[in-house]
Amino acid sequence: MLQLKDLPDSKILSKFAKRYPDADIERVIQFLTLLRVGSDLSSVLDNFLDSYGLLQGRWWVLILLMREQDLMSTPSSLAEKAGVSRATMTGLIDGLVKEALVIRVTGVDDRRKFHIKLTASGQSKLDEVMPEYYRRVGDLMSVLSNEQGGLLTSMLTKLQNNSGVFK
Amino acid sequence: MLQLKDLPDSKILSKFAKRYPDADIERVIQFLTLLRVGSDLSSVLDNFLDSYGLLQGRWWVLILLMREQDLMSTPSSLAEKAGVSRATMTGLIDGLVKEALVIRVTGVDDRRKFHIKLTASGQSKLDEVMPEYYRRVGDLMSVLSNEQGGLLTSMLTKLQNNSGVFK
DNA sequence: GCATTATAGTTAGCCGCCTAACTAATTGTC
DNA sequence: GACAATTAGTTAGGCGGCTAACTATAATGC
Repeated sequence: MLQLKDLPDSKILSKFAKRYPDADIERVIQFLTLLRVGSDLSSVLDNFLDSYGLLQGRWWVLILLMREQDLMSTPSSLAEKAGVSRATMTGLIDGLVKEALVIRVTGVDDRRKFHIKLTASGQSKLDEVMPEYYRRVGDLMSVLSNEQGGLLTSMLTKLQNNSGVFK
Repeated sequence: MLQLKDLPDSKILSKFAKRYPDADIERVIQFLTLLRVGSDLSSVLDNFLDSYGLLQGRWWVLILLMREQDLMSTPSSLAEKAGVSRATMTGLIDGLVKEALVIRVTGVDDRRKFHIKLTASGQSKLDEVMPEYYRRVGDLMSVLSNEQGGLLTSMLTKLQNNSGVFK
């Protein structure tokens, strides 16, 4: 995604302000900062996962499987929970199967379905990645107090609930 | 990007907490919420721009050009300011040229360079999009008070400055 | 002043995501 | 019980990013 590296200076802002007088510059900066930081942190996470041979999509599938009692789920359900299309999930699972981190088990009850199951290797991979992931998330977020962190989440949730104004 | 639709419930969390006792769940939820809201708002912005026949990348190029005194810049400079590769910028400019929103002007001083210039159509397109964009950003952010908005930005900036811990 | 190095831009090919169209299996309806 | 509608998963093709390799021009250094 676009990195939005370059927020405008005051001279540029006044040019825009003249042409578009209704703009509330403070709000725009807040909005762009949110997009930029979200995007930057996402790519930082990608880099981290890449050093374990994973990417966000595949990693998230492993986590979703670990959440299940029997370590199994179906492609459709995984797609919905991960927020990607079924077609994309097919690709993610293909990759994970190739690396033997999950297996496809043909369904007995409904032969349209597969069950995707986390393998021992898949669990090992998570056991390798997750402690380090949690440690780093902890480090990252430690610049905010617990109270600030809670406030951040509540503000973000408010914004998300209000995102309909853009549609 | 991954939508992370599904944050875990307490039963699942306790399973993860047992296996990965060092995890600070609150912080993880804050982190994931930030990624998710950033990603959601970005796709909401994409949808908005799409209704004007634009996408984030191309729209951002137009804005960067409008910032310039003479409405001109070079592909390299645009790429750097937009935070994309030069190769990507070539594609963005190709698209904008095709729609006559910008033109390529061959450089006289340095014949390796092009100058990319915003056309009258390009300016019109911005004049069409930007007021509505500003209005909606204002609406979106209005759920936060001015004070909260400032706090949000300062927290996000802190996190961004601390993102090195993940590398 | 010629060879080396650096810079600007494009092209080629990869990746992850998407939608639309397709196959196979199940469910529902008369 | 046959046929229509629905559902699960895959495949095909498109799009916007990326890196690496390439061409053309400019700058540097002996």
